[in-house]
Amino acid sequence: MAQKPSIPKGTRDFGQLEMARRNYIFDTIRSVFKLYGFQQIETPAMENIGTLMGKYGEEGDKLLFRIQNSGEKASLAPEKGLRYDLTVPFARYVVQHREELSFPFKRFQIQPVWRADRPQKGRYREFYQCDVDVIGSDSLIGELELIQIVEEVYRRLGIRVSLHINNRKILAGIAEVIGAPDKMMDITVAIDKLDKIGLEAVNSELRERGLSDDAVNALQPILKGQGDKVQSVREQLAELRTYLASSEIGLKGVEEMEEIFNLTDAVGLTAERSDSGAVRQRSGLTIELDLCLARGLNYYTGAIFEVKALDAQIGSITGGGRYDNLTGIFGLPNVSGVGISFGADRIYDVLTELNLFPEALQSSTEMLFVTFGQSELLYALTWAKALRKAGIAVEVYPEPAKMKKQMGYADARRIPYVAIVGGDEMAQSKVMLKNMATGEQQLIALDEMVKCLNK
RNA sequence: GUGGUCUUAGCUCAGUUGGCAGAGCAUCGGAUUGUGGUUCCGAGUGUCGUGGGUUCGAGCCCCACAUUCCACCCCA
Repeated sequence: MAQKPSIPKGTRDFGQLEMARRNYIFDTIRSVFKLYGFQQIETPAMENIGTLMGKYGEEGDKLLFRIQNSGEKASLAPEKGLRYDLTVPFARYVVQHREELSFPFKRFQIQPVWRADRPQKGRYREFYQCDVDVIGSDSLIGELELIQIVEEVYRRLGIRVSLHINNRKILAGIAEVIGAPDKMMDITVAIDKLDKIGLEAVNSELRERGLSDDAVNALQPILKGQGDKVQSVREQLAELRTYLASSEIGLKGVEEMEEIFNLTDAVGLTAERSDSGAVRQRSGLTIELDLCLARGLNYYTGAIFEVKALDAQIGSITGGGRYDNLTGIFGLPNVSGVGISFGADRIYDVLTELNLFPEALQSSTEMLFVTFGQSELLYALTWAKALRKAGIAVEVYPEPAKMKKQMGYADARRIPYVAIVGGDEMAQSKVMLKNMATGEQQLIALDEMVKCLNK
């Protein structure tokens, strides 16, 4: 009995058009990464399970795909798993290869990752991430370059975005100031939902998560300030400095943010609140200090980033941050890094929704040979060889089928030129070159054709 | 992991109270044995997601599973 073919939940096939479009995204991102001196690496799809476990919090462990060795009893704990992101394998890589690397090490990595999540739109079990990280330097130039990369990538792709930026040290400071230093995670998870569920719901969630009424009250200035977006970033930071006066770590966070904004100012990426349209027109990027931005991953310690498309509702399309000690768990302490990850699959969905893919992506073949018989076919093959040697992508229709059929193929593939080969043309050592867009055709010799198609 | 939703031709989808399985597009053939994208004529295709159940009879009702999408949770 023939079984109906299918693929696992949350995975996808990519057809010819999709791959042309996906490669457009990957190529754009890759070329920007290279422009900033990042170098590409790859790591295996699977890691030892111990490398992955405990790196992504409780929730993350549940979402890990585990690999059952063949012949292994189902009751045994699996010893390998599919990678969940590219950052942890990168940390492993850095520790393992530290003697071969010179720091700061700037690498990028474009590979699929797997999560046993429940799929929905823009959310898959297998998806690609495009990571850039610089590791082995505390300098906030790292943060700056990542912001510049974000601006450049999305400008090239034509997507208007806002970059939300926050700092884990500020969040820790806030937790300290309101007298709940051990509740930072609970606070961030709750206030992350402010936009979505509103002030009241956030406050009640904070109480459910064990915050005292005093603590919730003390938090209100932060939440209210986030609600009415009228301040400039500088005003926001000045207020935070006062609010966090008693928290050393909080003030450190404010200082970092000020430095980052000084740097973005210096390179012409002015930071403003998103409601001021002025910045957008100049750089295409709005940078917003968003105190509600939490980001799930536990390992961030400084700046955290998230990028959202302004004209599409699909959630975050890029995210990342600074991690001071990611390599510590693999035995290499005190190495600081900062990185971000572009979500290629979501960028694809945004470009589709906004109709921003370039038209010309689909056709790669420049010319098709159309023939009337076996000897014409062989004649076309010798021409094809010569044209390919000259760097021109050509195809020969593999059988002397009906004109209509062969021309229809050229049409469906959007091949711009067709060369018709019949007895008359062969007798003159020429072919009939037809421009499919205009319908014009001319009898032409090989060397002329090379010039014509190479122009 | 919790609750809900979708699945019918290659694609997008109709399908009435349970009574012979439908359209458009695409494909293929012809009008045109050397000229495509536009025209005209003709043709084909279905284990109705999978497996059970109820019924004289199920695309339609019931159960299980898979899948899609959605809300939680979390996240690219």
